[in-house]
Formats: sequence, C-alpha cells, structure tokens
Amino acid sequence: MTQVPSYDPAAVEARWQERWAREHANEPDLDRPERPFYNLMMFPYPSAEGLHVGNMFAFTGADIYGRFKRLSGHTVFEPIGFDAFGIHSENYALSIGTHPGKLIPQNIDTFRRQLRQFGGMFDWRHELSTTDPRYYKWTQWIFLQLFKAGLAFRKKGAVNWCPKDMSVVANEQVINGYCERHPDTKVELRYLEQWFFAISKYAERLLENLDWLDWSDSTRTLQRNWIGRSEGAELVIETPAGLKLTIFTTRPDTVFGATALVLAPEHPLVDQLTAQEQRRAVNAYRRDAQRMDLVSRKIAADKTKTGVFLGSYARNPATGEAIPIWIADYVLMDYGTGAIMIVPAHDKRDFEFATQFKLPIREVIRSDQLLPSETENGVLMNSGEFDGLPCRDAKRRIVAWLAAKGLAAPKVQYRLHDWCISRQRYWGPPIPIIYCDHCGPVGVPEKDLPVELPFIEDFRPDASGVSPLARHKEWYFVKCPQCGAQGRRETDVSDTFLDSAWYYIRYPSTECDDRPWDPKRTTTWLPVTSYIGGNEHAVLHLLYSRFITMVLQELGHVAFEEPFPKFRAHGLIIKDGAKMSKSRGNVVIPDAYIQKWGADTFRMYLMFLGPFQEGGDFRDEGITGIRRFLDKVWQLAQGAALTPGASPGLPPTVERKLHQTIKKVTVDTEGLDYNTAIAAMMEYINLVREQGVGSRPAVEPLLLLLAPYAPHVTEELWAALGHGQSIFRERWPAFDERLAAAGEVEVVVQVNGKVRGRVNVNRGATEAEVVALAMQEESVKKFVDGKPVRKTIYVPDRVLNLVI
RNA sequence: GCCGGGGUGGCGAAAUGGUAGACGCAGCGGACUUAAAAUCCGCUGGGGAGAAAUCCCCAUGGAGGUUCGAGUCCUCCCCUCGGCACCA
Repeated sequence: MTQVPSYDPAAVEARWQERWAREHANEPDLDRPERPFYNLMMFPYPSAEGLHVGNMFAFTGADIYGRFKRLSGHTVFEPIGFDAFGIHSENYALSIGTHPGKLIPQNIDTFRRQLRQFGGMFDWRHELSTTDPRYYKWTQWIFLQLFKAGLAFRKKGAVNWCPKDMSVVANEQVINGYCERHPDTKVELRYLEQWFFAISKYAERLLENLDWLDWSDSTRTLQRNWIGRSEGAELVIETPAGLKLTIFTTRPDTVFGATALVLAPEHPLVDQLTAQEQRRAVNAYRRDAQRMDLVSRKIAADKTKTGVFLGSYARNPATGEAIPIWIADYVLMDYGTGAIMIVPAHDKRDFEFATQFKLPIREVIRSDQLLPSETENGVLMNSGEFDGLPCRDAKRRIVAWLAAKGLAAPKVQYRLHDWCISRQRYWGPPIPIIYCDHCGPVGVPEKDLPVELPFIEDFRPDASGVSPLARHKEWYFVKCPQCGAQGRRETDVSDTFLDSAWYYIRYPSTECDDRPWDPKRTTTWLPVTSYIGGNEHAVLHLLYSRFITMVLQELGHVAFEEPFPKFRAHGLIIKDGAKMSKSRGNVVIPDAYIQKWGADTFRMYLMFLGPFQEGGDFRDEGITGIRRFLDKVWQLAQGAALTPGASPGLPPTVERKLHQTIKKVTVDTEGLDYNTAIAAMMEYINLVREQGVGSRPAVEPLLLLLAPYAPHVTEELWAALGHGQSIFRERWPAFDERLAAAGEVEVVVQVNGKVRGRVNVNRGATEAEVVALAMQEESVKKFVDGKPVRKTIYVPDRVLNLVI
C-alpha cells in the first residue's frame, strides 16, 4: 500500500489562500450574477487587540452559509469592511498616546491578515472603511438628505453626558445609567443643543414591519420592547384658574380613582401652578432634581418616593373633584407629557406615593386579587354610570365620554426617543453644517462634500462640551454657502452608528465616486439576502439601519423599505461562564489556535461547540475531535486518490447512509444547525471506515458537503482526486429520498407504553403484520401474559403500542 | 417588577408527542511500541438479577395534569442567562 502524504494544515491553507487571491476566486461579477445572493455579516470594529473568537464564530457561521449558497448555484457576494470611526478607537489611541489616524490603518492590516487566514470567502475588491473620505462623503450626504427633509433637527434637551468620553452619548449607549464603554462611569444629565434624527416618527412602521420580517424571534422581541408601544389616552385636566394640562395614561378606566396630579419637576407649567406659600419648597425640590443625574433618578426606583405639593388643585375630569397637584421625580419629563394622574389603588408606584404623603386611595376596580390591584380583568366600581363594566370596555367608553367633552383623546405612546447623533469628539465624520448669523444652520452644498476631517494632533476632548475641532480656526471659520457672510462650521461629528447604518448599501458600489451607490447594482443586490450578526446590535445598529433605509426609500433614493428581510442572530461565545471582555481578561485570540490546528479545524470546532444560534462556552478540549475527523477525511480521500481504475458501486448500507447524510447536512446547513450537520458527517465517515469503503463515490460527495465548513482541506483533496477546477465551482450533491429510506426498519413494540421488544419489518408494513410479528416475541408475550389486547396504536415504521 | 432564552451523563450536546443521551470530549480496558505520543479495537447515565447471552427498575430542575405514550403539551414552583426598567 502506498503511503499517503500527511495532512499539514498550514501548508494546505497557505496554498489555497494564495490561489484564491491570485485567481480572484471570490470576486463575482456583480453586473452579471446568476441568482444573486448577498451574504452579509456585521463588519467589525478594528480594535487593537485584533479579531477575537467571538468575531471568528460569527464570521465562520456566516461564511459557511455563503459557501453553501454558492455551491447551491448562487452568485454569492460576501463583502467585508471596517467600522473604524468612533469613540472606541479614539479612546484607545489616547490611552497609548498615538493618533487614531495612525492606529486604525495598522489595526485594519491586522484584521485583513486574520480575515484571510480563517478562510472567509470575502470579495476584497469591495472592502470599505467608514473612515475613508470616499465613504464618509456619503455618510454626510445622508445627513444632508435628512436635514433637507426636516428629519434632522437641533433640539436643546436633557442628554446623557459621559464624563470619561467627554461627550454626549445616545440613550442606546447608556446601560443602567452607566456609560456603555465605561461601566464604572455614571452618565450625567446635561442640557445641550444637539442634532437629532426623527426616528420616533417612524416608530409605528418600525414596529409593524417586524411582523413580516424573517428575523430571529429574539431580535424582534428586543426591538419591540425597545420601541415600547403603549396604547392609552391623553386626558385634559383643568385647573380652577383655567389652565389646561395634558396627561397620558394607559388606564383611562381608572380615572375615577385619580386622587392627585403629579408633574415631572422640569415640567414647564410648574411655575404657574405653584402657590406663593409653596414657592420656596418647590424651587428647592426642583434644584435637587436637576442636580441629580439620570442614574440616581433611575436607581431611586426602589427608594422612598419624594415630592412636593404645589399648593394648587386641578379637577378630576371624571368626577370634577379638586385633586392636589404635586411634582415628583418619579415622573419623567421625557416620556408621555411629563405629567400623570395618580391612581393609588391600582398602581404600585402611585400607591407608594400616596401612602408616603397620605393622599386618598380610592378603589375603582373590583377583582378577586388582593389590593392594591393592577388588574385589567376586574369590573369597575365607584365610577358612576360605568360601574359594573369590565375594564376593557370601560377604557373605550370612558375615553369616548370624556372626548365628547373635549377632555380626552385616544393616544399611542412610544418609548423610543429621537436619535441624538451629535458627538463632541474628533474621530468621526464632521456634521456637514455651517452656522451663519443671518441664515441659521445651513447644509454644506453637496458639491463641497466631503467635509474632510482635518488631521490635528491635539484631538483630545475636553469637558467644555465643544468638540476639539473648534480649536482650529482655519477649519472652523468658513463662508456661509447661502449669503457669503462669515460662518462657522459645526464642530461635532456624527455618531458611529450613522456610519454603520448604510454600509451594506455601499458595498456593491464601492467603485462609485459621483454617487453614494450605483442604481443598477443596488437594484440587483439589495435588499440584503441574508444577514447574520449578534443580538448586541438588536436595538442599535439594526434599528438605525432600518430607519435610515425607510427614510432613503421615502426620499426616493432606494426602492426598498427594509434593508434586511432575513436576519439571524448568532449566539454568544462565552469563556468560563462569562462574557468575554478585556476587563475580565478572558478574551480568546484565535491566532494561536489557527496556527496550532489550522483554520479548517478551528472553524469546525467553533461550529461544533454548540448550536450556532445559541452560542456556547469556549473551551479547547474538544478541538482534537474535529482534527481527528479531518484526519480521517484526509486519509480516506488520499487513499481513494491513490486507488487507480474504476470505482465499484457502494454497498446498500453505505449508499443509504450517504443519502441520509446529504439530506441531513443540506437541511441543517440551510437552518444554520451546523453542529448537527457536522455530527452527521462524522457518523457517515465512521460507517464508511467501518465498512472499508474508501472509494470515490463514497468520498467525493462527503468532500462537497464538507467544503463550506473546511474550505481549504476540501479544495486540496478535491484537487488530489484529479479535479481541475475549484471545489466551489462544483454543485452541492442531491439526495434521493427513496435511497435515503431504509428497506427494512426496526419497529419498537411497547406494552402499555413501555418498550418491551423490537421487530424488523419491511418499510410500509401494515399494522396487522406488525402486530402478528410482535405477538410472537417472547419478551412481548411475557408482558401481554395472555390478557386481551384492548387497543393497539401503530405509528408506521416507528412504534407499536399494545394496550392491555 | 416586566419581556425573552435556558435547565438532559463527568463535560459540550442530540432527540417532527413515539427506543432519552446521536456526535464529540474526557475516562477505563486492550492492540501496536523498548517506552511514550499518535493510531486502531472495545467499554462507558444510575441501581439491581444472572456464569453468560440477557433481563428488570430508576432517570431529562421540582410538584401536579393531559395522553396508549411526555425531555417535548398544560398548570404551579425553583434556579440560571440576556434585555428593559419609577415608561404612567
């Protein structure tokens, strides 16, 4: 027997990576695709640490899917790029005393090398970086489109200010009141004028479309919760002095039980509503509330309620009774109208507040539950003509009754806030606006784009609330494009999430310089066919991208309103039971593993760890199992390559297993169930080896099934078997349902639901035949014990249950 | 507090309401070897009976229920991970 060459992953992988690059094997003709398939994965932020295992896990899962689609006859476009602007990069550059403009290109080089090494099917011709002026020129252009449409506007308001980042951060970047990037730093409340995008106008559409998007349920749920739709009513509350206040409630049915009106401390009508003798107390309380950052206010949820009586009264719109007006910091100015009616009997917080300040508690709902009850399943009481009505009906009836008096209107309220995109930092695309004393904020004319980010050495931010760019007068002062007077540039840059909100539209058109994207390419390739990424972006990137796409569609720039009709969330790779993070020091860098085991083994190992869509705990003990499997494949294929002459056909058991395996791997790969697909291939090769069938008909289909998972070694073996062209130009094997079905099956015989025996029958045997056979089995007879069989249940080809 | 996902051998995990634990790791025994590694073969949830082939009982976080039959469906509870959180 001739000796087969041994499997040297490093050599095999280097050879094929070089060849793929040389032959432009992964750069499809985007203008003449066959069944185009846009396979997108979330582009990485090029950190200094390099690609970590979490990235690899995500990219491998997406890459397998892309390669599978390519073998299935699609022209697959699988681009990659770098989300390289942003505070992450800037902070890191600051911490090591370098400039992000120098740091980022180095990091990108590292990422490129790593991305090639793991064997991704990337089309490098279409690589992009958000920091490239050729890219962010169009990010700025998108800002201008929103500005022109009135969807980008300036607003002064309470914003989250991170003292470490020395910048405003979005609501989405605040976690429990702490900065997303500085878990030990509380975010402060500041009142600043900022640029906002009117995403809340799109709340309903963003929510509705979730019903038909083919997305992981987990992601859809996260977005729904984030948008936070509440149905209720706005009620108008009048004061004896004739002032009108609007409150929002989801429980208009409880209005008869409202015993006080409570406003947020910042509410604009507080001054007017405060009686002379309460002025000092009220002002003191307001000052305290102002000083408090958002965090303390949020954390105060478990603390005793605080508040101050304004000394004035309003009328309960239902009863006409005078109810006291208070301010309390548990009422938030940025939700609803900043004012609420309190119904202590049927709301936990209102109950706490009323108890604290000895306000009356009036029950208006009767239910079986203990009080105070927040039930919506009760029946009204103490509510005049509405007594006896179930809550649901009462809601409608009471709103209609008050509406007739001009005191109510149905209202849908969302939790989603407008998107604050201003950042008082350096490392981002400058917001393309010029302030003019005569014309106000004026958009930079499109012909003058990009507004290039100047290279400045002193990019360090300060606590002034003004971007470092403002310190550079030559850049800062500029003529107003409208009237020619001296104007000033906007010195804030935009949020990184704006960069990543449209990169997928740019990818197919990276060559374009006169337009953000080529219309024909865009029609061919978008929306994205399949998007795979992490749920950590469910409410940031994915929501912003949907919003930007909706706006672009409305403005006529693209023809689709949803960018990602199909999205799958992959799981999280954790280490020792915890999320990987630099602070925990448990980040796994893949390079050493790839060096030791090879990219193919590492790819498969990551996919075998657990279900792709659930993730798993990274531990490297199991990796040998994958390597042993690839060694077996190598031995088998090389053996077949060395066997001359015509190959004999497969024995029936192997042939059946082959078709079962093709079926299983096809279905599982399509469903991203990679762990079970790999298990099926292992079962197959175990059988082939046991049966000693090392021939081409046994091996070649296996190589095709394995190719998306282990692209390098399968290319090598495919070539060794004498094929002149890349395995990725071949076709995915088809399975024959009849061959996959066994001729003979084992039917389990149960007596009263317990397994008592097994009989072998031909597939499709009748119930009578199976019963007859079963009754001859000693083990079955023993349990039937001569008693009459009362009932038989037969599941064809699977199980027979005798009930006695 | 609210909304989701989970809880199955020593470990990672599999199971359209139909043989629980496929596949892999680790472990044990054997072959090869001076030896080790690698490789190959066998065993491997717990308990019990038997010389053995085999056979029986128990077992999917806990307690009930539906069903001929439940890891899977229903009710209640416990634990855990993730998201949101004074959102009216």
